[in-house]
Amino acid sequence: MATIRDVAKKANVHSSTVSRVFSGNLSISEATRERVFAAAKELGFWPNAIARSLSTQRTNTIGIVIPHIFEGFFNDSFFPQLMRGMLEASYKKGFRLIVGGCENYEDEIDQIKQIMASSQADGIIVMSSRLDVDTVGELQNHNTPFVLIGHPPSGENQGIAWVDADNQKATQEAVQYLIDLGHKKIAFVGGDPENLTSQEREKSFNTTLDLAGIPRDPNLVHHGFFDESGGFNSVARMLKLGENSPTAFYAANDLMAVGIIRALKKNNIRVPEDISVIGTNNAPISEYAQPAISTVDVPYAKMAGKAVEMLIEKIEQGEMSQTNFTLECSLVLRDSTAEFQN
Amino acid sequence: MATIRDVAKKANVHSSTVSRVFSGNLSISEATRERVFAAAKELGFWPNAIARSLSTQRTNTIGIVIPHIFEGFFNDSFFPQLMRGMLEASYKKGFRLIVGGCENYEDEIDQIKQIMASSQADGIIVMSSRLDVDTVGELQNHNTPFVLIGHPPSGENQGIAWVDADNQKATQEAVQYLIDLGHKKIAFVGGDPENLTSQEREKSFNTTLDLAGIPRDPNLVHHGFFDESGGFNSVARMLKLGENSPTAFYAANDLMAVGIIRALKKNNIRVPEDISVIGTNNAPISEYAQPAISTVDVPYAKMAGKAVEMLIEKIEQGEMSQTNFTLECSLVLRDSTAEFQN
DNA sequence: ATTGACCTTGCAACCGGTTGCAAATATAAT
DNA sequence: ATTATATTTGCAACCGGTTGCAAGGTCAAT
Repeated sequence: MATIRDVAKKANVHSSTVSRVFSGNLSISEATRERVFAAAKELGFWPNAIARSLSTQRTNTIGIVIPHIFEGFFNDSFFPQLMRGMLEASYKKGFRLIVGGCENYEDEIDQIKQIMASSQADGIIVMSSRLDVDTVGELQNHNTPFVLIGHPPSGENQGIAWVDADNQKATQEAVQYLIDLGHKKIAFVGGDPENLTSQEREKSFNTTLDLAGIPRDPNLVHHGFFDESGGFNSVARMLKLGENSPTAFYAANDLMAVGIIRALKKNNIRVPEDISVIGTNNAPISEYAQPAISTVDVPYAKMAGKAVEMLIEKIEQGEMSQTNFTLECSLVLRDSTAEFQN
Repeated sequence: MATIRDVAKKANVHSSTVSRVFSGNLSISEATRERVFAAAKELGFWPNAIARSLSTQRTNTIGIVIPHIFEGFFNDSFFPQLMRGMLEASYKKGFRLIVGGCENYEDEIDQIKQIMASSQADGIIVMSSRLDVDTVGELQNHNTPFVLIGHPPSGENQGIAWVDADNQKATQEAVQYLIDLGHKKIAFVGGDPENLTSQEREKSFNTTLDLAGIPRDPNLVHHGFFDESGGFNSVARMLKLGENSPTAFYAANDLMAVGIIRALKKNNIRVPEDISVIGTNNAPISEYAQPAISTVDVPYAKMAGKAVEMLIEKIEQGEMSQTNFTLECSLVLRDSTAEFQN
């Protein structure tokens, strides 16, 4: 590859002039500019991004770490929508994404730290929904800005930037909707109980019941994998509860809702006539499943886009005009929910 | 951030010694190594990846360009599986992905060239399924290795590395399966006709009919968007054909198959009793749609992983032991296909 | 004590850009 | 023509690592 000095020699100028031409510096005469471009074209020159990054201390890159080990992650809409939002927002600003895999939670944090420490990205999106205060503190010790997708852990949250969906409200709406349909025995099928989003939803689930004067029943709470089997498995246990078994399910994602529906069908229980099911995420499956699944649309693409915009603002302006955003979800009513028939 | 020279000063050694310690160079005494590590730890030092890349001419990064503009892309399984495969394979080798967006075909090529020219990645996965010979030629002029996901365009293919699914065989199996069920009027619902994979499948579709002695009917061929509406729209036209209307559909992806089924249902046509439908990609929806859709499983994750492995082999060893791979697909039979009832 | 082999470390150039400062040149004002 | 000012360009240091070569040191063999 030709370097800036090769071009300089050919165009009879100093390498700094070539640099200025290619970085759009104004103080270059038209004649010189043309001469440099001609030489560059002839040599097939394009500025080396790495060298430029070393010099400017800017990579024009946003980092993200993905748990590639977890297949379910790629079957839900969460990951693809997140990528879409990040890509779109970074593209618009001339940034690219640097994405690394990871095998588990500790590894995720390790990888993030490594990207930060090695200055591979100008900013990082942190998706982990299992962060604790100490870990966030460690991340803050680096000087790479980051934005959380999701809430920061409770505790010292000073200066932590984040974007989250209004899970509390979304869950409340979904559960209230079931309550309004006459349901009283409502099951909560969550994912990883250490997942902060899961926790937030469970909490909101509980308070919504409380407010409606419906007693909480620990038997109606289940935690499983965030996939179809997770939903499926929750049903067997619940159905054993006899007259205390649920008449409606609220699931942490749509794949779980699908699993629940499959399990119910297998037990000759009709959805929604006998039991209502409501999912989360508005994944493509939810629309095409039978029955089409009522669900909560979570604006992942928008959240991720917002997070990237915040990072780039910080990178380019030195600070964010606003450090956190809560985006609204919306209830998508389809055919898996119906009035409680007694 | 502390640099290698800061550490050197603190540990009373030369910066090159620090460099050697951190790059795993053997010729460092245990005592020095420990002294350097101690100093590094104290200063919170981690080698700067950019500086290292500039020096070693290696980024440990694989590039890929994604058309973020096309939403359907993120609802299908193609993209997520591709990412999964790439992430897993690169993670294993200590590589990360650098991914950029693009808005259309020309832009895709531009972005790829830019990544190559600016040395931002050691290798690139090229997904474009609309490549022409000239474009591939241009890519070959750069010295960044690349691997195509999909076949190279016909023409001069010397030295082009690629990984593809055996679309010809997969399509043949799917169509033959329909034929074996007694279907004779089989519709082909493809995506972008400029898409090489689409073309390959259509060709295989045709020759399979030919071999079975079934006359081709141009009315039974439709090209639409790779999404649900693409499938949906194909049906209206086909049903107007009266007694020449199809008794089976072969769709280029599962979202299209879903659209086809929806359109058929809307016309009170039963699937599979009245009309059979077979999709492609084995996306999550295909499993959970009603009826569950028979489809062709295409091993995208495996293909992408293979492509990354090939690239890394080239990057690390200087050449690929094998420059192309064709991976097998498999027919996944579910409930959207049945014997032709006359 | 001397020689040679080997191990460890330092020196300095290099990777390919950027940028503050000063010099050179062009343009305007007097 | 002269001086002041603005524009364009060159110089050289710098970003933070790596690495070939040589020097210094250690140790064993002679």
